[in-house]
Amino acid sequence: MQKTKAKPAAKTRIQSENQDLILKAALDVFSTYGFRGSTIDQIAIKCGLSKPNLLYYFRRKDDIYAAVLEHTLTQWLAPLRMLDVGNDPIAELTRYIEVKLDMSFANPAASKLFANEILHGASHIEKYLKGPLKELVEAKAAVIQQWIVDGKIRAVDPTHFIFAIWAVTQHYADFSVQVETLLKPSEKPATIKAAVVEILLRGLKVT
Amino acid sequence: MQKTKAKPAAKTRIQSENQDLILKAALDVFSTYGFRGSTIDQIAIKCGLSKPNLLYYFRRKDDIYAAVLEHTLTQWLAPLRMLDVGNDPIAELTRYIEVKLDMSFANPAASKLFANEILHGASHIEKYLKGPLKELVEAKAAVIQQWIVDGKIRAVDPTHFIFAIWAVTQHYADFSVQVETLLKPSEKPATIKAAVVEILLRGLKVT
DNA sequence: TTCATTCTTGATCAAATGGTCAAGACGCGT
DNA sequence: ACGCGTCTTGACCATTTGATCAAGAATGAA
Repeated sequence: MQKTKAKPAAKTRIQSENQDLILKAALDVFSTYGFRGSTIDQIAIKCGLSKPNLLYYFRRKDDIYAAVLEHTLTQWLAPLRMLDVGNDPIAELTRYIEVKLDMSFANPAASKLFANEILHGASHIEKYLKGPLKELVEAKAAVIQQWIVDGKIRAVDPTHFIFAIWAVTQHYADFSVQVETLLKPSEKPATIKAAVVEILLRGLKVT
Repeated sequence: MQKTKAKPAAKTRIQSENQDLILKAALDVFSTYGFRGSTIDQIAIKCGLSKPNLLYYFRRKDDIYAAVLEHTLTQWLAPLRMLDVGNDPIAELTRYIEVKLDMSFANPAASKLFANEILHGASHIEKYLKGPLKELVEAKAAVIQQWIVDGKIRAVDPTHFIFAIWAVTQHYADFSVQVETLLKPSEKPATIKAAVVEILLRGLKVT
C-alpha cells in the first residue's frame, strides 16, 4: 500500500468518462421534464448505462440533480462576471445581451434547468442565491450605477435592469416552444439579437 | 320524467362548490410542483376532499390539470386583448405593463402554471398557442406597428416587444424566489412598476 | 500472469401513486 | 317521511420508480 491512507479524489478514466456521460444525459432529461418528472431510467437509457450502474456513480437521484445544477451554474453566470466598468457601457451591455442570447439558442437546456429549479422554490441552490449570486448582482449593479453617475448612460434601476436582461434573454430558451409558434419560422438569431438589444438598450443611450 | 331526454349540463350546487374548491387547490399545487410533481392526494388534502371524491368530479389527474389550465388562460391573456390602437401608445402600454405586473404580484400561481406548461413543451395548450394566441399576438403586433407608422412611437419589432413585456413582467412571478432574494426586502410594488415601465418604454418615446 | 480494485448488472424490494369499485351516506323534490 | 339520484369513501389494485445487493466481469499495476 504505497498510497496515502485516504485517497480523496483519484478519479479513474472510466469514472470521468461515465460521470460526463451521465451529467450530459441528466441535463437533457431534467431540463425537459423537471426533477420529479424525470426518472433515473430515462437518464440511464439516454447515456447507455444500466440503472444500477448509474447509481454506482451517484448514489441518489438527488445527487445527480445537484451535480448537474452545480456543473451548469458557473458557466451560466460567467458572462455577467465579465461586465467591466472600464469599457463603454453600450458596447459592454450589448455584448452581454448577445452572449446571453447566444447561450439561450445554443444551450436552452441549461436555461430551462434553472427556470425549473427557481420555479419550484430553488431549494437546491438557496445558499448560492443568497451568497455568491447576490454578491455578483450587487457588484454589477454598482458598475451600472457608476456608468449612470458618470453620465455615460441615462438613469435606470440597475438591479431591475439586470433582471430585465435575464428575463428577456432567457425567455427565448425557456419559452422556446411559444416563441417558435408565434414567430415566423424564417426569423434568424441575428434578427432576434438586434431586436432585443434595441428594446433593452435604446432607452439608456444619452442623447 | 319532465326533463328533456339528455341533460347535458345541469350542475348541482354541490358540484359547482366542489369543482371550484378543487380548481383553486389544483392551481396552487400544480403551479408549485408542476404536473408530474403534484399528486392527487396533495390536491385532495388541500381542498379537504378525499381522493376518490376528487376523482368523482375529474376522472383523471390530467382532466384536473386541463381544467385549471383552461380556466386560467382567458384571465391571463385578457389585458393584452384590451390594447387599443385608438388611445395614446405610451399610456396604453404603461397600463398593460402595470396590469401584467399587478397580476404577477397578486396571482403568481397563474403565471407559474403557464411557465411550467410551456417549459415542459406546452403539449396541453398546443392548439391554443397555434390558434387563438397566435391570432391575438398578430393583431396586437399590428396595433403597435400602426403606432410606429403613425410616428407616435419609435420603431421597434412589435412581436419581440410583446415578448419582452411578457418576459419581464412574468419574471417577477415565475422567479419570485430569486427576485426576493436579490432585492432589498423594502422594495415596494410601486417602485418595481416604475422601474419596469421606464426600462421597457423609455426607448419608444419620440423625442 | 496475478490479483486486488474497480466496474457492471439481473433480480429484487418497499414506497408512492394513479385509478377502480362497491357499499353506504346524504340531499332534495315530492 | 319517502325514494331516487347524487355524493362520499375505505379498501384495494397495478404500475412506476428510487434504491439495494450479491455475484460476476473488466481493468490495470506489479
